[in-house]
Amino acid sequence: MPRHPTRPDESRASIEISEACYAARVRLVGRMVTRIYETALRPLGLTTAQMNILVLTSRLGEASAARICGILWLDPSTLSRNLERLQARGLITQRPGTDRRSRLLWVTRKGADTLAEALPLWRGAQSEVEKALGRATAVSVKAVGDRLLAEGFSREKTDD
Amino acid sequence: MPRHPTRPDESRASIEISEACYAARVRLVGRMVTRIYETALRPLGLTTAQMNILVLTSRLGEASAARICGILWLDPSTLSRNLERLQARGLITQRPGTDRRSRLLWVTRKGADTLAEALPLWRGAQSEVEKALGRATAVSVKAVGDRLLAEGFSREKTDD
DNA sequence: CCTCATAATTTGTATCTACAATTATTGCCT
DNA sequence: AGGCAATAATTGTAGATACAAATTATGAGG
Repeated sequence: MPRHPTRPDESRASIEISEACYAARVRLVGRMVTRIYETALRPLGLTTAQMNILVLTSRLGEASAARICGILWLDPSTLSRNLERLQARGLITQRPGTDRRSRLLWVTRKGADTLAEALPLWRGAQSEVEKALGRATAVSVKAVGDRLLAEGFSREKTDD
Repeated sequence: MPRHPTRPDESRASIEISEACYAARVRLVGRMVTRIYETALRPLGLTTAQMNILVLTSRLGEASAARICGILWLDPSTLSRNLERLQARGLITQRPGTDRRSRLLWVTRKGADTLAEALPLWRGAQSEVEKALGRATAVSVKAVGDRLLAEGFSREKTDD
């Protein structure tokens, strides 16, 4: 039975959740920030997710999908679909690893060129984020991510 | 022409981006946090996005889609699809507004009950986030979201 | 009153994301 | 060697997200 509308919330749950929910806030910031990078990178036809995968692969030189997933806390199926697109565009290639279950991924020349083209656009997005969030806030958000990223890297060796 | 693999990154771009990118970090934290809430809420068949919309609607008592979008910085088309699901489950209903272009949305009794059931699960997720990020970090992330949320609310009156 | 810019939503399309289940390999253990 | 759990990746499915374009209803001017 529907309640009468226009009644500002009789339940405790919505008050407590709306005032404290980390998920709502993290996701809100994520949407806002992502939008800035998507807009900046659109001229290259590169998405934020794709850029991040390309960047990490470039830094690793060569890496298995599993390793990238571990560092970025990405589900393997998600990475799989993103790699499809990056490989279709010729930005990333693979070669069979010694273990025939896995492939080793690396960035092509075209991929490296695309990253170079992306750099100035990415810098613009970084500035916009600092303007939108305030520099201090942006830096503190970055610090949180740094910690998780470091955890992702360390998971490679120290298998807790 | 593909480069020889195993070469640890000759380009400046991937170094600069990987060490400073806000987007990579914000999205990483978002994935991690979202996963915690999705897992916690799964028994209710409620997603994180749905919960947040339900909560806000409940707090507003009654609201147009446009108003919700403004506060949450959500694209109208995104909200439209999420409302489809919430309405299909009978958690939210609508009635025509005075302006026949728009509808006023409100939470049904069933929706309020679902929120009440979600509360303890949500509390568990909150704790998990504090454990995963560290309480101080979680609070600082929350502060960032609070600011954007406040901006969303204030946009309602002061149309800058 | 008609026209047209505007506002509120929805639809079409594409990407990102993850869970569950499947496929292909590996490597251990008897 | 043979069987079988574990590992790497893909596929099926579904929700979240946004941009562009279409739809519907208002409202302001001529």
